[in-house]
Amino acid sequence: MKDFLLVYNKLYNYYGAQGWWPINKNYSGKLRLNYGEKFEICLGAILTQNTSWTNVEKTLINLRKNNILNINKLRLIDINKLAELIKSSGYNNQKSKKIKQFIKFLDSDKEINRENLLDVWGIGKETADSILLYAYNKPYFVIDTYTRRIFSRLGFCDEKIDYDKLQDLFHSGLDKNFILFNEYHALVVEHAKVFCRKTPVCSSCPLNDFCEYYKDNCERLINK
DNA sequence: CGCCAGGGCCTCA
DNA sequence: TGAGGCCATGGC
Repeated sequence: MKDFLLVYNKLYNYYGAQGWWPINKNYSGKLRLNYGEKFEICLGAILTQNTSWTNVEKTLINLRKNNILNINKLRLIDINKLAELIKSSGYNNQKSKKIKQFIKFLDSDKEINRENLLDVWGIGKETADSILLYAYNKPYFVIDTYTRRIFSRLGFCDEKIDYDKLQDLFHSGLDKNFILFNEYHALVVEHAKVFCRKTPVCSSCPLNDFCEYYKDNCERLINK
């Protein structure tokens, strides 16, 4: 039986609390967010699609500097001008359209749930779950390439496992607690950056004592 | 210089 | 329903 809580505890003991969502140190980790803060998290979730957070930060700073980091300004701005302002996040012509589509969704007053979010052009499963978890405190575990990489190496799943299937493993292996999911995903991202990189740094990894990848590829070499 | 970064959509079997 | 192509910038 795979113990998702054990992995969480090991990561938490090693890295400590991460204080996500990491937009702004003044309110990262806050549980009660105002409308503007929630909107900013949604924006970040779209902008960080296949993109490093450092690039997204540049964009958010640029938007704030131009005093348009709010829904009212972004609703009115020309889409091509928006694309220019978010250039540092990459895929800017797609993402400007995604932001416009997302604002149109918010303006429609439909319920903000997973099904409706997935109907919005540009919002897939990870972005939807990030929005639900980090902006709306809903217990959806966020699956990303880091999650697949770490947990397939640990031996919990196949590397190419379907999004919903891996999410189901987390949902059935943990209490459905949004604070836990929030912290856990943040720890996964940190761990993937520090040790479980594409080319992993296994020797001093805090999880290597029960990692299948480590057992198969490292232990023999070290103990020879 | 090449690689990679907290995806998602479209197309084509 | 799954693989492959496409989108784009910046750090290292």
